[in-house]
Amino acid sequence: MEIASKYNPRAVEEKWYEFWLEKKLFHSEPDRRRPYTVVIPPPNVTGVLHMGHMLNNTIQDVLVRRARMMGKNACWVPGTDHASISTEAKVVKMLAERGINKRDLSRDEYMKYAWEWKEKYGGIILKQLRKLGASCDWDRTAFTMDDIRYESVIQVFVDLYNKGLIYRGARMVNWDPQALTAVSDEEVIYKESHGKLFYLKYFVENAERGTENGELGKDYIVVATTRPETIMGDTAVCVHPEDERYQWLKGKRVVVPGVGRVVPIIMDEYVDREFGTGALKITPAHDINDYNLGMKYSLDSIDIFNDNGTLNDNGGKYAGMDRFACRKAIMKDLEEAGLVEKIEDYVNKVGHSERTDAVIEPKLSTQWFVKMSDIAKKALEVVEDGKIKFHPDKFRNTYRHWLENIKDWCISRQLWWGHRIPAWYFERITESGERRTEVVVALNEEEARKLAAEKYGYTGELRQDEDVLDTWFSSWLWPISLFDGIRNPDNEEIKYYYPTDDLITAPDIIFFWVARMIMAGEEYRGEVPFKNVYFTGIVRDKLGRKMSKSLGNSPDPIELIEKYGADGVRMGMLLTAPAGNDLPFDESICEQGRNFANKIWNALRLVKGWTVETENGERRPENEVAVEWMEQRMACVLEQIEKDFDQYRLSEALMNTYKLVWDDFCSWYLEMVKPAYGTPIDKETYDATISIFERLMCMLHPFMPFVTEEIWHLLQDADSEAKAEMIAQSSIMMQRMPASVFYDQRMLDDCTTARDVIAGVRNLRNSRGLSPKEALELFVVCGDGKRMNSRFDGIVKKLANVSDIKYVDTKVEGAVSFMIGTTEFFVPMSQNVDVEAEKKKLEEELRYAEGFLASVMKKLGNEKFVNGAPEKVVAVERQKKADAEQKIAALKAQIENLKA
RNA sequence: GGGAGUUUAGCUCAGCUGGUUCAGAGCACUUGCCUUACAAGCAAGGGGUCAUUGGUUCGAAUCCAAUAACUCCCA
Repeated sequence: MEIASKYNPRAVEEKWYEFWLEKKLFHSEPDRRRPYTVVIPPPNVTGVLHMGHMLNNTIQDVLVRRARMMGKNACWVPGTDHASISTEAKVVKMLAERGINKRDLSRDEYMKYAWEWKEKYGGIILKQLRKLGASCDWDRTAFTMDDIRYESVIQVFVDLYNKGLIYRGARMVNWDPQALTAVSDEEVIYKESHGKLFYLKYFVENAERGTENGELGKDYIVVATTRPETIMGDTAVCVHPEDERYQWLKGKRVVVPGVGRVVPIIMDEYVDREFGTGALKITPAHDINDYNLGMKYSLDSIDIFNDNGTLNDNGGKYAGMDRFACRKAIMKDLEEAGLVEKIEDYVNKVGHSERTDAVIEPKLSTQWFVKMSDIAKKALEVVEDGKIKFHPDKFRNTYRHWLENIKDWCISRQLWWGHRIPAWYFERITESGERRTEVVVALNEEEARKLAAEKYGYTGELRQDEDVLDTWFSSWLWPISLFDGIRNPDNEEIKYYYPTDDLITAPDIIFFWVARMIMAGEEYRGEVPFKNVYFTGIVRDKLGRKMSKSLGNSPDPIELIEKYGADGVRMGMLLTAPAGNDLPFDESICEQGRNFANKIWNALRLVKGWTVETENGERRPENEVAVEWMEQRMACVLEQIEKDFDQYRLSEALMNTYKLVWDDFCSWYLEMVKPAYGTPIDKETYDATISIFERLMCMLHPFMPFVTEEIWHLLQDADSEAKAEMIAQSSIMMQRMPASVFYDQRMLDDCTTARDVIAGVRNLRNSRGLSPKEALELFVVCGDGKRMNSRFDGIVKKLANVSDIKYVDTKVEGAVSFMIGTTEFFVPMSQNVDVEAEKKKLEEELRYAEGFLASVMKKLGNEKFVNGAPEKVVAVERQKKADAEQKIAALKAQIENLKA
């Protein structure tokens, strides 16, 4: 059998992914098995795969593949969300390339283009996930705006409205002047920015300028602001009621500089006396705090901005100017007018839109909100009482803090791409003769018409709300709507797959998405949407910076896969990614994964290169021991791995599997059973080896799906055409995951000792420059009736190239020695021993042992310890003392021996 | 400004309710090897005052307090 010495992932990965798809191995239908359900955090339909997705989806795939092999009916549902703001940007760009302006299009025309864009370019990311090996049930691929999901969203909106949980109101919202829409509080990112603090003079009404030396406190007040352009909207100046400096202003009015409007001085404890001059200008239309003060003191609210961030007619001579250009222009004018006291450098946090990065403009507008207080309470409970577990647990704190301080959720967006709000308006004259705008909320226009007629006796034209819903208002239903559980709450699928099992997501969407899904789950299923939430870390570059397109510090995942193989990249990601820890990603860690795949590949080459005895050959005793030990070892590590998975410690599980395969199987087991060159291996040992190898591949498969599938197939011995065909049709995915069984710890310990002895002999050779080819003799001195278990003698001889092992009672002259525990080992040397070097080594060891003994004696000499500590602990110290004493005696004797 | 978290080997991290080889793992490093599976490898080896200070205790990486540095979330 000719097998290349290097594993080549490329061809292998493509072949098997096709095979899995063709055999529909990822597909799930409800049946009698236990379900295991994961829903993908729907990536943005405009998105391309980045390292965060790689990490996230690798983890999902590991869990799903494992569950599948454990006999569960695993279902991983993929899909994308419609990402209203991002898609809007893409579509507008596409239109621009065709010379079309969005403004010239009707809503319907625009939507046609948007769908065209989505069909053509959207969802690339799902194709990319296949390269990673993601075992999603692609037949179930969903989109937040497909029919089922669209209708579910509308139905939920109507339902919540009818329950009084959705309302429409005028509020200060975060306005994105670039996307021309409101965004929610969670979509605003505060960034530190270097700006200026402008000190402006507000003269007291009718004051004579310049008199009294223009001294502060006499005829004007200085107000500090970071946003001088908003003075056009000033309707008051506020100071602290107890501020000594401003008592004289009580009841006075001041003139807004450059504007000429006269506004009152108000006094409120809200003002921070330390900030600026302690006097605050109040612009109720453009600042949330000012807005609240405006409400409190019934101030006018003057909106000075257009939706796109330019000044409107209230901006006077600055009308039409952009807000930032206006800032400069106003300051120039004010300075010329002598109304500026000073300008200081100032660092503050400025809100930016998460989507467009535009500076957010607080804006008073009418929007739709979801009332959060009740819904939040339930969502908090299920996490607090452990119905939903967070991994790592620390995110519960973050979650609690947010829910306890929650504000209502602004869900309307002034866009076209999305779920159009099912609210219809009309005008009518009330009985008292008043003209009013009424709103009805219904599933569709027909229902709305009925409702308008029933409620108001209105039968005329209706006008649907122009806005769409926040994208998260559709993704919060994701675990339910994927199984059509909103429209058909009793259907078989939702009953079978819901609640889902594990949710894997990044911590930055804990509020956006995780919390809201929990709310929706409670509201619409009366049940949690998932049992566990695994928060991944954030992928950073070597320097600890977040990976981002603008920094260009993110490797292209697809290129990585081409370079290292999907298995290699998966392993690289997982190795450095304990739950919730950020992972500083360095491409080179993928090498470790690639090397590992190659290592397994070569183990296969070795095993398949053996000739197997056809006759019932004699089974070598050391092979029997080796097989038994490897079985015990696997059972032991399996137990550990199962624990790791229970605690969602995936990187630990992988590392344990890695060490089992590389160290225990390749470095130890295979070396133990490997026949001498040119000689065959007995059939029994060969079969056992294949069986072990197969099971190791099963254990590794969730982490490295491709190479394990390839090897699993190559391991099968097809002795007939029928069997070959059967194997060809089969997959490692259909195998059962090995489970831990009882194991003999003593045997494992004995082997560890044997391994230490082998390492001892090898070290001895190494440090003295002896060839591994030269066979040595080994003498074991067992004091106090202690004996090394001789079961492993054959293995020690083979792996340490020892010709004979003799158990003796006394020291061996002219030999070098080493100790394992309290057992002494002697190896006679053919050449002369360097007495001085040996002595030095022994003396060093002796010093260490004596130091160790001293520390033990100190403990035992302490009466409080002997009396206070548990008996077991004291006994251990006594044993340590005895062992140390024995070791010291042995070392001393050896040193004496050398001198002689 | 409020809250949460982190600090253990050159790097990335384990270390559960204080007590056995409790100072660990992987990578990196050093030395020797192209030994008929693998140099993407084999064998052996070196490496840490567990951030600092103080406290509790017979005993502290582990518990408590303060300090410092860093990270994240919220306003």
